[in-house]
Amino acid sequence: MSEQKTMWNQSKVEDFQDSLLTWYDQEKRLLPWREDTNPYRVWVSEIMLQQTQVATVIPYFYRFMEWFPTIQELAEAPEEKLLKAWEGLGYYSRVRNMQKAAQMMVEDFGGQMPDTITDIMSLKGIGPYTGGAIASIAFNLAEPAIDGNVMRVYSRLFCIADDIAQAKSRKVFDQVVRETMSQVRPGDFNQALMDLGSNICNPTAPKCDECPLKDYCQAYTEQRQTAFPVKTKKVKAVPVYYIGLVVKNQLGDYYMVQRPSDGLLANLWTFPLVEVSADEYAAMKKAWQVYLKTCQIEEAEITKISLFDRVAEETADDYLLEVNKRLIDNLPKQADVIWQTQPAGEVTHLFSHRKWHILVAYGQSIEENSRLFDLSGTWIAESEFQRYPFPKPQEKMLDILVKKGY
DNA sequence: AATTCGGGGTT
DNA sequence: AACCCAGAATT
Repeated sequence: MSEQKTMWNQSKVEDFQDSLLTWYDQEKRLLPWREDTNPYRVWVSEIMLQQTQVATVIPYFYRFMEWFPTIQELAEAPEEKLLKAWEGLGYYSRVRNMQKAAQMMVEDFGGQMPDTITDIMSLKGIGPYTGGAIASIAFNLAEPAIDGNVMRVYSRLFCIADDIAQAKSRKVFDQVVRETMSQVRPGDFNQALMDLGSNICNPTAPKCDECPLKDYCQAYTEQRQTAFPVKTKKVKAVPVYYIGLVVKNQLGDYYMVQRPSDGLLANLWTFPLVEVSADEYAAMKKAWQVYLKTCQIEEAEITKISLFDRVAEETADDYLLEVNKRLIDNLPKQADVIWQTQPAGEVTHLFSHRKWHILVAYGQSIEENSRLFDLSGTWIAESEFQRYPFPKPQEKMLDILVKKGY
């Protein structure tokens, strides 16, 4: 779109910086990673804060620093402990990349965070934003740290109409921020922009009357605050349908599998998930809803667990009403597992690009130890859950069982 | 340049 | 529901 020049003289730039920094000195949020500028703490906080709200990060930050007090200990940590530290935070490759970066620091940088922007940016998982944040906050280098907040603030300050969803727009903002940022207190300047973007210059209802930069803001002057930033919208999440296979054995252990080392929720643990078509899923859910409705009319006659083999052979009409035939047909056949004839519940979970729908099937295994459904899973006792990293959909499936009293 | 990576909060 | 968030790696 447009090449943006600030057209501010040196005096105006300095006044602008003073206004922002003075406001920051008075209003800055007290956050655990702001107690000092230790590069390790700054790094951990910045990785956690990628696409993640401050309030969410705080407890994770404390626990992470407790579990991995030094770069060396992070470099040597077992993966399951890493993932457990990240459980529920999302974007799990962040913590895997952090460990790789920690190992790079041990090997190439004396076990320390390097102190030049080039070396910092060479580390796994550290891109332009995070590199600039670490360089400026931990080492007082005059590097911009351009995230969604900063692009929103600057798009309003200078009425920059470039689409912030486009990668090429980043360099437009990079140039303007470099021209206007404090060379004396770059770390505080960058953090001030973040606090401003979070507390004042927010997306939908900016509090311009409280803003220390309103005298410098072109959008405010023109009363076009909500016209910025310009951002094209995202594509809708693609639906995916599963049956969740929840099997408990005589000891009360659950059968779980570890997800593949690549892709979504890599290496995390869940109940086995069997993908089904949208049509199959709709049929199973429909039969279930009809059943629930019927049960209410008949005052909640609970369907008992039935042997799979027996269910499959059953043909009597009054029995079929209780049996979700499509569900049973889609369940793996194994002689020592008996299944509930209706789903135990439904879980939905929205990711950035996928929407999972899971019908939860509940079964019991007669054998205490056996390999189920030709999957390389593991029987896990509830007392061992703290050792395994679970994603949110897994938590939701477990919640259903707990509420049902299974 | 577009897609793939989670999950929670706000409106 | 749609949108946002202290984004980076991969394709």
